[in-house]
Amino acid sequence: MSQTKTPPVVLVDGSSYLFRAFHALPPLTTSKGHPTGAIKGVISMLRRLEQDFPGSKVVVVFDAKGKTFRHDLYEDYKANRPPMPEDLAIQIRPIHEIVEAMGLPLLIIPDVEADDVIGTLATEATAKGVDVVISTGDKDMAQLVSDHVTLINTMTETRMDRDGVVEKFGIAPEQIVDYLALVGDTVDNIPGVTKCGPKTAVKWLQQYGDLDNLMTHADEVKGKIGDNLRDAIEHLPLSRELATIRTDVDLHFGIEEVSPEPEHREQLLKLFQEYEFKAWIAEYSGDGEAPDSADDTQSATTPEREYETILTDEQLDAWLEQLGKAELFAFDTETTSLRYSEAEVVGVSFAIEPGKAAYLPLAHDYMGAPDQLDRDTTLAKLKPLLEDPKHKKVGQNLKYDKNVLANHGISLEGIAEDTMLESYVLNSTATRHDMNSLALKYLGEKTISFEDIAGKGAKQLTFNQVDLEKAAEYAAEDADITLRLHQVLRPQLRDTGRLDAVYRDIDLPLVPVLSRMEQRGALIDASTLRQHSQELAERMAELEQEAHEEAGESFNLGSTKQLQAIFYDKMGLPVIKKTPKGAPSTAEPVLQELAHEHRLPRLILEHRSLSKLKSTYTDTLPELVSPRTGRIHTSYHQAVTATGRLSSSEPNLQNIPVRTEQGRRIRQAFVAPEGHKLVAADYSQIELRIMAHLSGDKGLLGAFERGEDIHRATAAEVFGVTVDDVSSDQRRSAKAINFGLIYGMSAFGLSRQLEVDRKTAQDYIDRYFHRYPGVLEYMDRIRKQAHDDGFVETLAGRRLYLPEINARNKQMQQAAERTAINAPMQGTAADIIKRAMVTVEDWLLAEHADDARMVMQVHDELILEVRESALEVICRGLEERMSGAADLKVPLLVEAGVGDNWDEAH
DNA sequence: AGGGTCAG
DNA sequence: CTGACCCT
Repeated sequence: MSQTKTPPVVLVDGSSYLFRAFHALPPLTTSKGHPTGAIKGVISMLRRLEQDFPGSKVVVVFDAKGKTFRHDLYEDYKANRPPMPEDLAIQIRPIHEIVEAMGLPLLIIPDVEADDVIGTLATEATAKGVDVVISTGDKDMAQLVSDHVTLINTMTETRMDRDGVVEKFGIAPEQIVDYLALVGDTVDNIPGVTKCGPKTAVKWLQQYGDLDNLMTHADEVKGKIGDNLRDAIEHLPLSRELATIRTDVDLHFGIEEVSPEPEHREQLLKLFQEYEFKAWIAEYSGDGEAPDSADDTQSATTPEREYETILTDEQLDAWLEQLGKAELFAFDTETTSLRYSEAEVVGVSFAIEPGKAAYLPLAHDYMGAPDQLDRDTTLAKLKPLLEDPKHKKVGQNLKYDKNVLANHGISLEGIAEDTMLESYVLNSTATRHDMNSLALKYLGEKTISFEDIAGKGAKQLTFNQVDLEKAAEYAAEDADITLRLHQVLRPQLRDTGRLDAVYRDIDLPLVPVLSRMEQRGALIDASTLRQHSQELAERMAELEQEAHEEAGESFNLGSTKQLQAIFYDKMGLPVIKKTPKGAPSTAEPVLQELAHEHRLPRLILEHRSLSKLKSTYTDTLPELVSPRTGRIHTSYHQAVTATGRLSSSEPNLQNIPVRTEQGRRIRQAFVAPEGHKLVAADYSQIELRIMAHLSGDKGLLGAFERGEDIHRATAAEVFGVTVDDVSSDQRRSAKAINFGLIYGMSAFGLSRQLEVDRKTAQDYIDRYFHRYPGVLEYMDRIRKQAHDDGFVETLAGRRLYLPEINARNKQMQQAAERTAINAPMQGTAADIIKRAMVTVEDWLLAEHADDARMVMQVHDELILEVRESALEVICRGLEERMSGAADLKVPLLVEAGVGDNWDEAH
């Protein structure tokens, strides 16, 4: 190492490492599939440099996009470079972000290649008596080496000073440019001397000293290679110029003005989490307020774990006392089943500070299980704490815990924080929001999985059969991790736009509302459904027999593979569409088309639709009736969709058929109990109204204010007729246009929907935007915002990140653009109905606990069971509260219907 | 555009 | 896991 007083300046050739890291390292990706190998390679290289050169200024230089002066000198410069792989291109921006968060100066100078920036800064620094280390993977840089400039290849851990250059190349640094000109470079498309490789070039330079002298004595070189040299003489000066790294670029700043900043720890942590660099997450997480001067890196790592298993009354009392005093504690239940409606508590766990947690086992009942505290008496002892809203709890999906505790007569209150919702609001699509994923992403920790302790497959144990010691470790960890997750997520939520308000005012208050809806369940008429199943089975048998006769052979009507064989191989029907894998499609629209000419597709279609109804609804719904309550209890998922909507499963109550008569018979099986009616209240055209509000388009606002039939009004504008003259066909087209707008439609999509050609569809769209220019402006604005910010927002500030919006792949980019258009509208509608649900529930509980209860939500619709005597007042109050859930520039119209069953209520 | 479920 | 089909 050279002996100098001041530490050297380190100039990093970022671009050269980018390519090397990308090709040398395994193709690492995040759990979401974002490639990260190059990011990790480049960043770990920088971190190593920072360590290896303590006190040094580390400057990171990247090539800018676009042409440089070398392209002006020689138009074919770099013409042979293949385009940058997509997987590499999308790693560049993250690297820049991380470098900036590390506080390192990042230089990307337009029109100047990184080499020339480095050459210029190196020359300036050495002139001022400061030594320079250039970190690069590119051997061309050897030309810059001098007594005060050395190269280091951080990936191979090799350093090269003047002697090193001579040793490696056989020539001095000053001769490197001439050497490069002679050898040429195929990738950069720099022509050299044909057949002249490194050996010849070095031989010549050793003999003649430099390129000029060699060219004057070109006649002396013998043989074919001599001819090649003479042929090349004309272009060699150009090649030399191209190979020469500039040391005199006017950068408009000096090396002294380039200075590092302190690292932004929070930003760094966030980026490491985003790209899932576990070790670095662990290094930077800790308590979040870690001092910048972390001499001791241990201070920022995982806390010491101190887990206790509570088996005695003394232990329990000690914990209860601590929990009673805690400002906030983490809480988790372990149960016999994932289905809340039949789950019983097996144990509960708590954490009061990171690393300090306890498991209270109550019902482990395998052979030889240790004695535990009695479940019922212990739960009774916990009840006051759990039911007191002043004792604040944080949990992971506390709705589940609340439901399970309800099975034991405990009403969990004080749901102050929920890490699943924190993560969801922070970024709905970055991760799955289960605890294991969150621990990995935000804490960099791999947690014990349920399978680890309970096994998998048929031999999987239920929690009460799990060995108590293992269970205690697992359960206490859950509480501990939950608390630590909250400490990491809370500041991020506060620091990001209006996300904290979305979390605190919309999603969190909804938890108890959904919990109660789930617990109430919905009433269905199971015997009618069973009867319906019978009828469907009979009709399906008929269809099956007819289809077999038609096909001339027996086959499985449900098998697309067999259908393909019969339609396309045996009958030779035309292939209208293919599946993504290239097989001929048998999708509904295709069969619809084929049905014009043939009987078989018609039969298949009917059979399919009946079979779907039977298997999904008429057979399944009766089986899901809880023996305990006689009702069906769905699960609403609050952290699944990208846009902020809820989803529903087991059963999915949000896709009960409505379109066909057969389908509506299923809705008819959703009934009101004795003395009650079902009330179904839905927001009319909520997404279009939101579009009117967000865009502020005069025409659209006016139509809604006047209470017009919006599709009819659209048709009148687009087709240039009066509202009264709109034909039913025109209205149908206008409806499709309006839907298309909400979905961020393309002319292609609309043409397919309306079965018109692309040009006609484009014409409709043009006419629409001409008539509603505010909408066009709004869509352009949103698209631009999405590109600039990488996310879009709902009215309340809920964000949807769109990492693919700047993808190279045009298809992916366009899909992201459509989502950008759709998400603010769909998401705002979701925010509004969530708010409405909280308001309605509060009102009903306070004033009409015996008259009405909310039982279902279907995106823009709420379904209530209402006592017949209270119908009038409930309908009025419900409409009022739903309409009032948002203050838009247009009225929010709510239409409520009443009936004995769900179908009738529409 | 966003979901869940079923059969194969 | 995919294709098909149910919903807003």
